Amino acid sequence: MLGSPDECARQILEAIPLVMRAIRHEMRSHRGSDLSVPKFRVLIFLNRHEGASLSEIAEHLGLALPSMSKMIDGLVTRNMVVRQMDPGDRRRVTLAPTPLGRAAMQSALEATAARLAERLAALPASGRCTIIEAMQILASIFGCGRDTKTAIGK
Amino acid sequence: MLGSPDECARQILEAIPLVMRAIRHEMRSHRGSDLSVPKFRVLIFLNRHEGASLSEIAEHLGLALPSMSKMIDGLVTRNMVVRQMDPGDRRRVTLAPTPLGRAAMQSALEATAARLAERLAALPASGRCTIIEAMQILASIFGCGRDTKTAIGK
DNA sequence: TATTGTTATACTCTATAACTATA
DNA sequence: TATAGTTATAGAGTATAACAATA
Repeated sequence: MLGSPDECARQILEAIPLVMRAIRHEMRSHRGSDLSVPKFRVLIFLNRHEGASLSEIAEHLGLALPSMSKMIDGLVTRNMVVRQMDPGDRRRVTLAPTPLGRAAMQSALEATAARLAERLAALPASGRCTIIEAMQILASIFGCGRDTKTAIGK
Repeated sequence: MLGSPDECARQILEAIPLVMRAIRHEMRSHRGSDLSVPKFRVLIFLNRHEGASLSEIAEHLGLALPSMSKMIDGLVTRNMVVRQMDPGDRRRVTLAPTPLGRAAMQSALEATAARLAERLAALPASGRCTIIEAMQILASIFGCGRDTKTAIGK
């Protein structure tokens, strides 16, 4: 059945790992601002949501709190993020990118996007529009409404 | 400039890691044959290239030899792959999936696809068609004509 | 000497459990 | 008691360097 959820799932399993591998490869080969994909995504989020709390970032990226805390440690050590106590609720931590963090993100973003764009340029514009639309749909169902945690259960 | 290669690249960078994380989660939460994505890919490759050497697998999956060696250790320990000396060239190791390995691969494929399909069922059919179309385009430009393409999609 | 793998070592990413500090 | 984060610990995945065995 065309367009069935199962068919769609199989197509995703076929294609996504390939694209992910290409992304990691591009980012690793871009020496100069050696950001991992997850750190990169943290910086992107903080760039648009300055002052976000640890929980908010963890929620957005779908990571457990301790994992995120440790990742932030690494970014703070490298002077890419600043941690600050929220005066209104002293349990909360507010996070923001430093100028260095923003620069590293921009640099990684541009280098990686440029490499990907090179490949995408071979497509007709309609193909790229289809991809953009699909990415937005996927982000909406795999990014938000994280019931993954409860689904894992444990 | 909607639909530009650059815009498209940025959307990909935003969405693909989210989907990849969901795939990993679902594979791990499928207790019984909890295969990581890389191990899953090794089994898929061996399923179609029985008797391949370590170097050949490492080459196809884009991993360093020691990484692959260690990963094969894990699969051998779990009785999913057999290592054998090549009598013709005793430096070489030939690898093949066991029946258990093949079964685990099938099972992981089906379970993961089913979980993804559950989420995708919430979309309108038109959204799923858009995703399918996008996945096919992405596989064609990021696939390099390699293994996962035909293997996973079966 | 060149090739094929393995061992040793280290770092990143991620998770769960136990804890601290604040509300 | 409930919430926000951190520390402790563990395990997978990956890399490089050094090594062993075979050609």
